[in-house]
Amino acid sequence: MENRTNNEHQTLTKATNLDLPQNNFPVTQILKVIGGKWKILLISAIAEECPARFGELRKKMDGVSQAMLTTQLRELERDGIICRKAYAESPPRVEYKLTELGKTLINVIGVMRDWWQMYLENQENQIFPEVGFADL
Amino acid sequence: MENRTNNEHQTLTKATNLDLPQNNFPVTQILKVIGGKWKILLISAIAEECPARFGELRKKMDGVSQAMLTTQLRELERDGIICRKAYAESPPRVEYKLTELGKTLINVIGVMRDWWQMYLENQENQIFPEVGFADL
DNA sequence: CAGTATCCATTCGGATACTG
DNA sequence: CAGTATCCGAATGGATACTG
Repeated sequence: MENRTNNEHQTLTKATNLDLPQNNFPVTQILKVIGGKWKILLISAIAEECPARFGELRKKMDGVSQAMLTTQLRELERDGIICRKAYAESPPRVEYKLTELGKTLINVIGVMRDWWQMYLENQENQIFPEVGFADL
Repeated sequence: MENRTNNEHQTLTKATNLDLPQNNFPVTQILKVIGGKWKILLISAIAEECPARFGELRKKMDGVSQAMLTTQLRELERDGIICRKAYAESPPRVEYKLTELGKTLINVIGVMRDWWQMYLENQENQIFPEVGFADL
């Protein structure tokens, strides 16, 4: 995610909408860091088992391709959430850890997970009963 | 997003991966509810001004097309986050409000926003200094 | 083992035109 | 005013083959 705030005058054939004001809202931005399909899963997995190896992560994700896993890990590394250390051995070994910054995400993910749990329970038990518009 | 938990035997020409286990992780699911490009923005906007009208929301989003706005609002409604009331007037008027369930999202969004703020400050001031892998 | 490179399918976001 | 219908390009996700 390069800085794209100063290229309003880019010469692309079609406006790419990258510079529209709404793209600067925090909520839009944070989803670029943690919004990848596997990223929150990866962060959680690395938090659980730290350091984590590439192969272990792949098994835990169960379904992700090598290419996707590499892409997502590289983006997390670029954004300062995880760090990567490759050992020059044979066979090669690569370990991933959360950075201090990355560790602060655990709480955020926990809040999201808790909300989802509540959401599911509400679907079953109607903690928040359905109410008409006028009652809200 | 219809209920797709019971269609493992769907007859699509190619497996759609909708039923893979990882799709049942909470973190993957919650992003389906709040992960749309405009959804968190919409929730925040409706929370600020409640009820909110379609036209007002469109102005605030500044850049979203009518079609997208409608889609996102419909999905939020379907997922129980907002409710919609259309007044049979001319010209027509439609108002949106957060449901009680939707209001519980405000805190979640706040946590995400706070984290992003911290993330930006860290990029500028290095609250969390860069450290080597061995130090983590 | 832990990747890259390449290609393909699907999904998402958006532009435009039309409507009650 | 607040939509719906249709079409399209971009972005995302994934399968497969190859590599140090």
